Amino acid sequence: MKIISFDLLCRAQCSKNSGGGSVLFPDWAYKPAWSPGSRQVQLWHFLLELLGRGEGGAIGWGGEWGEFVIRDPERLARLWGERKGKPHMNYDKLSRALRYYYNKRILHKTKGKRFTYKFNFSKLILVNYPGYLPPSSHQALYSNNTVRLVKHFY
DNA sequence: TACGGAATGG
DNA sequence: CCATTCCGTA
Repeated sequence: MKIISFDLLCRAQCSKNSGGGSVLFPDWAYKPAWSPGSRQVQLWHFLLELLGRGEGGAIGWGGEWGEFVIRDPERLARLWGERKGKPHMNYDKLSRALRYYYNKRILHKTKGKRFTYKFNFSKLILVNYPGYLPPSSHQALYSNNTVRLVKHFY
């Protein structure tokens, strides 16, 4: 394992913390810059949005980097349902969507910890940028860097 | 609670 | 493609 540091754009909304440790995540992790506002919000975008603004009750960051705990599964499902216009959304269905993320390597389950999942931030780069993205390209895409983010890669 | 197949839809 | 819905299984 090596440690790489990136200079990345990160707005105020995504620099909030929840509870103990401060957790930063970059905009590229949930906002593909090349598709402005057209396509529908994805579940993991939504989760990062709630986590980023420290929504509090329904979902919060866990102990490890990228780990999060769903504190109120049915409330989270209700919020997600409201966003998508699906009034009958529940945790059973939301969690099925989360499980589809396992194969895509966007998420994985933290086994043994109830309602606890973990973002594969190192893999989200590949999701947002099909093909390889060298670290220097970050600087090209996000010129006005404000945050230094130290991330662990395998 | 958690998993993943199958059918379906936008 | 990305869920949504439903459900059998562990």
